[in-house]
Amino acid sequence: MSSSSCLIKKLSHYVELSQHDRDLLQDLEKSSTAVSAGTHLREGGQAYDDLFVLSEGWLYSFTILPDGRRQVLQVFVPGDIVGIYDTPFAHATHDLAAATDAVVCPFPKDGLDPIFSESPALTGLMFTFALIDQAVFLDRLRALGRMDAVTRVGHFLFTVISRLRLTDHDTENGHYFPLTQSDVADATGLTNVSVSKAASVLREKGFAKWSNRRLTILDETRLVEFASFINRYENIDISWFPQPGRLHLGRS
Amino acid sequence: MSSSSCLIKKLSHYVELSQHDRDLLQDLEKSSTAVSAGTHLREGGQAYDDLFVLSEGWLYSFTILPDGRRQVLQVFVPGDIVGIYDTPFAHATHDLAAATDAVVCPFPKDGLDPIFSESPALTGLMFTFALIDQAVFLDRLRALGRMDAVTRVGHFLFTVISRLRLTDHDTENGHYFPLTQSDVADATGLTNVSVSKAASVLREKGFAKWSNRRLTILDETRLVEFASFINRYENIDISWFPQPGRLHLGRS
DNA sequence: CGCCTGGTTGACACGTATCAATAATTGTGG
DNA sequence: CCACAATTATTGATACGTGTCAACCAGGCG
Repeated sequence: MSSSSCLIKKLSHYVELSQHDRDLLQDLEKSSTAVSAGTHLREGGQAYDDLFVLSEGWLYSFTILPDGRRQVLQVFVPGDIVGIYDTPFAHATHDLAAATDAVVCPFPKDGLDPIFSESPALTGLMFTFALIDQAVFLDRLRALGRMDAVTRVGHFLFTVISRLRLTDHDTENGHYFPLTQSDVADATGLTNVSVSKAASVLREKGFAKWSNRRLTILDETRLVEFASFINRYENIDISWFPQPGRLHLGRS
Repeated sequence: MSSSSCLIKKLSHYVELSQHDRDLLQDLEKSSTAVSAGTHLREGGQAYDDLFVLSEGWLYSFTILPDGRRQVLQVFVPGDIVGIYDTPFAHATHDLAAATDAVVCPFPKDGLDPIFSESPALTGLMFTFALIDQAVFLDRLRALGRMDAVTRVGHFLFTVISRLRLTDHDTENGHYFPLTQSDVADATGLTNVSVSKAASVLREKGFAKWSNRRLTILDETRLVEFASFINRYENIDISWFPQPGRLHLGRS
């Protein structure tokens, strides 16, 4: 069942993919490897070999500072392609670790070539998601620069949820959310203690409930307002998008 | 003289451009408009029309928070293409203002089409610079999340200098650096007061001298170490790069 | 059942914000 | 070219939010 691939689900969010597009994507997930929680998958500054599709579980990229503290940069959830943003660099830009047990599908650096050469639609989608991610990073930069602890945590939780919704429909019970409070602290530039206190405030205010690896947004409207959150996955302009016979990244 | 274009200088940094490539780039700067310091060029959330090449002067993108404070997100210097990262969005993602008097060269959204369809080299370069910028944003995220005031300011100053060096060769007198301490404060998530104090520390330590709109790096080795700065413009892997007859983003 | 990881809570320390007064620099009009 | 105004930078006193440290609690797994 190709519809079980989270990558295909994610990329189907904005446009209807052709069967050929689906086949191309399916090819990326031909081989798979299981990794257990805590595995250090890649080290920043070192050579890296394959990219991979994250098929199950969560990963995160991070760096360690000279004093040993950690900054979490990006959280990867099923359907994400990991390592694609390192392509122009000679070495991996960041460390990478598994937040949970996970299944990854490695493919060589040039594994994307068929996609670029055969599918304008997928090429455009890759480009689009890269720029969406960039906007999300800038929103997080804003949050770290100018927001207080409670707002930062609220903003970050929503950032992750908005990404999850591409592949995972919201349920009454909220989402599976396996990050620890220390993980969130390292993503938001806080400490586990502050995150704990921020989480209680969010609960008291009725914005969100987060416990036992489950996160539920209780009052989305007010939380979005509170954290001045912008969902960068919405309001995507499809009109510039490569149509069959238009923009095309391929071999000449 | 096409060699006077900062955009061409910037893009020539990694590969030798053909005359055709230079012509394509030159076309982007056909028309130009002067804007004066402080002009608010674009508002986040509003529709935007043209992209432009920044030909002279400095701009910055920013957002205003609900309490009125400002977060500066990106600094644009001559040679940068402004607005290219908004292409997939229906509205401008951020506000944009002129830090100095500037000259911008507007072109319509589809003005890049000839570049994508006719020059694999330029297409690859655009992609490369987008991912370099992304790495720089993540390094700044790390700095805002986990570094103290002095380190943050040192890191940010170096971030801008490393970009300037693509078009501007270092001189004994350092670089023209027109940002105010309030601008740097809003970029680093600090206040003008903290930036002032951080600047004195950097001067005392002999790392950098910054006054009267000039910035000079005095001890680069030690400053890079101190701020754990990584120059993302270095160590670019050209090998994957579109060769004539290889990877090609064009009209089929 | 008991260990181990993760979460909660409170007391105190520390770095940066805030406020305010002054100095230096840049820009402007006579 | 000078004089004045406006902007920008410096410096010090105090306030406040988050870090740090530490003790305790809860849940999951062997």
